[in-house]
Amino acid sequence: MIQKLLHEGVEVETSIDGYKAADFPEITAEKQGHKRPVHTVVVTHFELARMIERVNRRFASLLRTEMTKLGIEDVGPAQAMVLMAIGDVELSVGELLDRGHYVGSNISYYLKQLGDGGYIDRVASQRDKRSARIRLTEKGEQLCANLRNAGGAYNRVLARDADDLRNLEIAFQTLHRLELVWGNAARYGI
Amino acid sequence: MIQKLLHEGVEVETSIDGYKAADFPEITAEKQGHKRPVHTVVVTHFELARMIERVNRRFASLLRTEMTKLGIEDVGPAQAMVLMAIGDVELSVGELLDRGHYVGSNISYYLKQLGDGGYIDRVASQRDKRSARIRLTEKGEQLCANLRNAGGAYNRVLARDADDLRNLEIAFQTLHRLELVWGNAARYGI
DNA sequence: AATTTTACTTCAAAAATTGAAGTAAGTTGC
DNA sequence: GCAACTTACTTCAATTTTTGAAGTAAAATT
Repeated sequence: MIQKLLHEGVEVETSIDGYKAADFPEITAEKQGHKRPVHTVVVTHFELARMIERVNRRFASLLRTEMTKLGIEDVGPAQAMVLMAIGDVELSVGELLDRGHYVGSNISYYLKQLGDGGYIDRVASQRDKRSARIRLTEKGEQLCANLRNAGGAYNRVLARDADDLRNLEIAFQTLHRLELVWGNAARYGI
Repeated sequence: MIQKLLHEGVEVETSIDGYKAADFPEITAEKQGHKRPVHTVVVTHFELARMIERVNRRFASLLRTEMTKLGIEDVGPAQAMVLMAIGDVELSVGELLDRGHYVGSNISYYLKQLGDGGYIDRVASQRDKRSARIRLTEKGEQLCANLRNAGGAYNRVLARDADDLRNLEIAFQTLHRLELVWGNAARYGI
């Protein structure tokens, strides 16, 4: 019965991309117990990717206007994201690369601007003088704090109740899974 | 009890961004019944945004390599996403703008390249000669089909069982919610 | 018929991203 | 202990992507 529903879900209208039932073979083959109502829509990885692209665009422009409101002119939203990625810890460029899946030269470029703007400090580690240790300056922390503060309004709207929270967390974990799958695929092939 | 847990969740270690309990006031105030285990982590909208940025980056590079494999040299991943956004329907530029939250001049630029590459056809609508109707050519459809085909492997990995599917769907819907909230905020203020 | 609005396009500039090459510090093998 | 290799970045020169202002032509409005 559940398999039936799932299988029929494959033909449903909400999908834009189109996909084959054969792409989800385990679903029709497996038996499982469920506690929750069943979806009639199957989401493909392309639909998700397009959604992610859109949402990312939206957030970037939101961040841009938020920063304009704050009077930040010397760095853009991408640099602000780097700042948020650094957070309140001290780390090396390499660790930062991992945190955001950036490309090295890209981060170097951002860090230069952030350094010039006085948002970060860089100290060469004395253990390994190749490795630059990065941390936010007062100014950098202030910007992060302001952005987080502005973000509070969104958290209140997005996380109204425990259900919302659960969904946000599932979304987060699912995106993390995408991150791993897509990342591994890029490195080792699927 | 649940409120306790949620409230304590606010202080939990997984969070990178840091945030205040006051940003989630309804949670501590409301009583609700639950069928599922409770999370100990609260996801902020910034953490999600950073995750989305990372995942987006990963997907773009995946798409790039996939296209290289297919021998596509004349257009990039961004253009391919536009192609996927068009899908198998005929639509106007305006409709396409809505589909991807693009900026007009941006889409114009992409459509020009896609047109030059022979991936799309554009016909002026005879109802309204300002409005260009866009649709994929044979070549465009072929590229989409190839990409979807390559994507099948990811769908199989990502959607192994009904639980996966449900999570993918929740992620999709949650992202859609983010899209709306962030989009409205950008237009009307929060 | 004049004005305004819509639906795009064009262009120039800026921002973001990539990739190849470089540098300096560590590490390893002999 | 020193040559060769690796690591941890940076620099630079493209390329790609995105923006924003200005333009055009068709439709709608007044």
